[in-house]
Amino acid sequence: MSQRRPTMHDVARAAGVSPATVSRVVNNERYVREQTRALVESAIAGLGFQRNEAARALRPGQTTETIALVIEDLANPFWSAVAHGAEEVARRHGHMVVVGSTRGSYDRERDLLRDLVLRRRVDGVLVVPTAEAQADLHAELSRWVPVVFIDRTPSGVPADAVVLDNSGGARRAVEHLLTRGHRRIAYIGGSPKVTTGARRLAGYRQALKGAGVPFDRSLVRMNVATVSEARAAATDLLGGRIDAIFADNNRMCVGTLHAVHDSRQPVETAAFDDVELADLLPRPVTLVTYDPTELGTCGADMLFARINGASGPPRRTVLRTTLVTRGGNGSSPG
Amino acid sequence: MSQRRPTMHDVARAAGVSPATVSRVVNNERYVREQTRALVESAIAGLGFQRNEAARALRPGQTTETIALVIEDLANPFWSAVAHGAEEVARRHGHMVVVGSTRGSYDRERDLLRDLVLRRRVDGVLVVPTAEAQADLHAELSRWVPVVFIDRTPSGVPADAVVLDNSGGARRAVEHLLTRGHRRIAYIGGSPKVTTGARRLAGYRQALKGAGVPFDRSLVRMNVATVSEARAAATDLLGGRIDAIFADNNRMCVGTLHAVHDSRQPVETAAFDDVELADLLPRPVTLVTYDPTELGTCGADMLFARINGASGPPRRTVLRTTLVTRGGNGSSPG
DNA sequence: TTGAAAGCGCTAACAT
DNA sequence: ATGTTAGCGCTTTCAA
Repeated sequence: MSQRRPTMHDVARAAGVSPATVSRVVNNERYVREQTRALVESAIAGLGFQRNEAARALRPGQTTETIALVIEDLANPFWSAVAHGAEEVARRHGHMVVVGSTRGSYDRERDLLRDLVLRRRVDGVLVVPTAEAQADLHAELSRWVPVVFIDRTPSGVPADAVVLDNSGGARRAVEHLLTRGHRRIAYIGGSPKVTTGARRLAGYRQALKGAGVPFDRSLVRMNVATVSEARAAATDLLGGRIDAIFADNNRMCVGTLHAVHDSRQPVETAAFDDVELADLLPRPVTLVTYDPTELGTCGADMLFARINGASGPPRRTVLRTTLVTRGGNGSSPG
Repeated sequence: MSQRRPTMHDVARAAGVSPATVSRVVNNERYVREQTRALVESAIAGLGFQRNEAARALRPGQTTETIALVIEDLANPFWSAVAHGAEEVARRHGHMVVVGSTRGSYDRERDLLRDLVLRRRVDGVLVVPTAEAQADLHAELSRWVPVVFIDRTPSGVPADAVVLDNSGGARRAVEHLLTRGHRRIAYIGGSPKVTTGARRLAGYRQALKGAGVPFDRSLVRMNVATVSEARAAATDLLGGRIDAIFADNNRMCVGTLHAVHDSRQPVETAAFDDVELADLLPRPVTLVTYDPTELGTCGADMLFARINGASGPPRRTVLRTTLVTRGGNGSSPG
């Protein structure tokens, strides 16, 4: 393992030039005679030289050519789509992506971000803040590198962000359920401290209000985190008298679909996010869809704009959502 | 942005000691008087000092505390589960994970690996090799850092690897279809150059042979890469006379399920990998399941063993698969 | 137990 | 157009 690798000095010696010239060639700078460049390049090829990035990054003002992506859980297809989008954009900018999952823990978010920004000195950060996100941490980090928030925004910090139309999307989904004659519509959601959760719940309430249906606290289950918890919550709700369930996100949706399936009750499901194979289910599911990859690409685009020096006030992009009904009878679309 | 951050020199000055002593404290070395340590630690806290990792990594023999994960496509839930497993293990070892998607392109695999190993000098690499993986590249990289292959192995290179029981899993799935009376069983798969694809096809043929069913080339569709391609291939197959379809992996499976659904023919589906919501489908699907996260954790465990100096011949772990039937009538399991 | 000093591989003035 | 030189921030002998 780890034998000595050729350095610029080795290349310089082999080519009979100075290290500075090698550096110029490697960095494609001007003021290098074509002949010299060729000489150096063949020495580089001959020795198999590859610049040591740690050494380059050490110099002040230099970059690490790396961005960080701190998300909730890489195993959730939703977040991995975001990661994929971010990675594509990063590649186009010649950057690598370091990923870290917070699993919803604020401590982990803090530790990860501190490590990435303060120690490893990434060039920028894409972050999905956890519920308890504190303004201090993000303000501190923003002093060093550009930070772009994805999907959620920490409360009180004006910052670059890409988010969804959460309340609008949820509202339209619930309105759809109301239109179909449902009145007792339950809600299963995650932490109300997460901005997305709060906004989606707000959309739910707006829809009810618009239809003159009183808000019933007993039909709402918050702080549900996993598929199995959602399934349990839905099963519990199905024990009472309900017409439909609106699920906060794709994990809640899967859990709810299982519970409804098991109950064999004619309860309709609607949810935020899309779920694969939903279109093949025997019963219709109404979904608030959008392209999660876009959250990643949009966020990364904003981040690289800042990395490349864009100044100005915080930008906020709101991605539109589309209401679709999948499954039920009929054939499956795209 | 990027103001000057405190260095060890700053800490040393603040604490009235030498930089060497600060280094000793930061690295938790012996030979530091308790009193001095406390002094330095308070200076560190006071200044908010965080060691510059690039500077540390520069010294020979030092590590970057980073591993690379080069996979096919982060957007595929299967691979993101692998990534998640790898990330968990990496965290336990105090390492960050840099991810790169190859999208099945050998050129991208080469570029990514070269960059990560030769330039950024990660401490180790987890890689899912592409089809055309060449022994040279992997041999070259193995000279510098430990490399562990996940899911597939490049042909001809004895190396650490974690793989699945591909032929056994596929064989049992197809045997299951045969037991249920099906004879004309189609096969939809990816590139036969990928070891997993080749092994799964082999398992399919073994099963047919065992049942005395002749192998029919016209029932096999290879080089299918995406969900929509799989759907098209399955639709095409459904135009002929077939009893069942075996799909190579989760992408093929989803495409096939769509096609079968649309055709309204009583054709049964079996597939490698698991798919969420399969258990809620009206028709049964037989799946060769296993825990993809384990591919990541196992691979990372092997990698860190090497990083921490384990020597000896290449190890190869084969993960068992479980045949399950999901969906159809009845209620849904876990 | 602590400090002085050298140097990791690279870049950027500055000089030529 | 090219070379010289002085660090970047850290670790590590070696000496005290």
